[in-house]
Amino acid sequence: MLHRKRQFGALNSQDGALIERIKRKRIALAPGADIITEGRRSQGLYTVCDGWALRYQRLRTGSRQILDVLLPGDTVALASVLLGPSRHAAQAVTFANVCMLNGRQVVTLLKTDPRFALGLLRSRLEEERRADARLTMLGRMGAEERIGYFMMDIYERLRGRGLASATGCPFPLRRVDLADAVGLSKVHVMRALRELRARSVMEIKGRELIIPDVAQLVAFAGYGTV
Amino acid sequence: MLHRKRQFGALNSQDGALIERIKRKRIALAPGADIITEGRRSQGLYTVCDGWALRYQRLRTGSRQILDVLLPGDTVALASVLLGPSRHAAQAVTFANVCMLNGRQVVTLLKTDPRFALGLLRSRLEEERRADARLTMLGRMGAEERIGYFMMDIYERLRGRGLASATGCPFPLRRVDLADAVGLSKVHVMRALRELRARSVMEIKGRELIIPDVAQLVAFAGYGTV
DNA sequence: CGTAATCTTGACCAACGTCAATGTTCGTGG
DNA sequence: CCACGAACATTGACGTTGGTCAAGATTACG
Repeated sequence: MLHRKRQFGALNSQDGALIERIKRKRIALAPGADIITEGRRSQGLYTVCDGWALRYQRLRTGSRQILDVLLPGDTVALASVLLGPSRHAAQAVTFANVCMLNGRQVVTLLKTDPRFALGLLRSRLEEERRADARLTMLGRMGAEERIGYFMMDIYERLRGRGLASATGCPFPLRRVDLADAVGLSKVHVMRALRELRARSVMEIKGRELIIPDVAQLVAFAGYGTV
Repeated sequence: MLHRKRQFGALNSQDGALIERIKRKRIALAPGADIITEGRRSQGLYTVCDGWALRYQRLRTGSRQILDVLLPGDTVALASVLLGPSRHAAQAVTFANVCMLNGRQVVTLLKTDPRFALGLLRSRLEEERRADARLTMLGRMGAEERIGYFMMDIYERLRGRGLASATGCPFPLRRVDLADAVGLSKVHVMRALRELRARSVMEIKGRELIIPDVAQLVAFAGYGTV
């Protein structure tokens, strides 16, 4: 599978590498279950096998900023493995299975296998690009554009992994999650969604995202052009 | 020098490594000069030696989001070297000197020297933490807090490099730059600055940032607590 | 010394947040 | 299968924050 290889590239043996020998643990999670906790060092490096998870921070005021949505194939907690106590939390949104690679062994492998290190570096740099785009979205876009952009990002990532159809994808996040991701209040998210639906740009129905015309949403949100 | 070593760690020979042999080019820049351009592949990996630079994106609407401030010791354009055409631009704010490492040679070294790759990975992960914090700041903080946080981030980074005093540091950015960094309009930045000065939390005077009481600013902006 | 860039402010307007009430969905126990 | 409660979704009314416009003051620099 091509995208599977690209997606998991960093964590797969390209040609029978040592990574196969790292100790793994498969963990099943219920919605709301923690993967990593703010302030605690992570036991290892996690990969989401299926289901959705969130990476987020909580402020003194109690409000929450969702830093990223973790989809199947995404990894989390590398920073904590290499740098110490995590600055963010991560928890499952849906029922999910994650795979844990032993932290110490990951570090050892990083020190000896440049291919592994380079793979992880590449995937971090791709994430960095997405993070830059999110920053721009929060700093410089209006409510409807933000939501449109956020949705396109998720849709495209799912599509690259064969988890989306031509006109939509699953969308298990709640309105509050969406609000905390795009930096708006829940009520204002509602207003924006209503407007987006009225203009038939996109719509959330049940736990599904519906995009009648992907090109239109891309244009609307400036996706890819940022 | 301890922090110098930590700062430049990724790009320094820890024990006589191969990096010394990479071709370097020293480049002097005037304010406003481009380091990298959006859409173009970078020639190499840049390190700021002295002076300030900005990493930013421009939107269709013409507005600009500053993604990060590059201070002496920071590197830029690794993503472009490894992944292709840059998604952001970077340009000097002050007169600056940057050092360029040949891109192809950096890639080669990455493939052969795990220590080098791991060093860069670590520094990317530290940047990731700062990026997370910036996202939270844009998504969930009010104007004055944002500015306070932004200033503390710069102040602390400069201090770690011996470039700040106990009560302040240089601050060559314009009001517009500040606005584009924290996601506000220039006028509103003015309002917030006036308020911050009135409460004697911080003040910009000339091209200097003055922080009468660092602990107070830290508390005010929730710096470190996010 | 003059011009352009930057800074600063007031007045007004739009976007977004908060509060509160009502409807809807979904899981659970009977 | 139904009843019920809890969590979630939706909307209106209203308050606050931040954006826009425009004008005058200040600074930087040739």
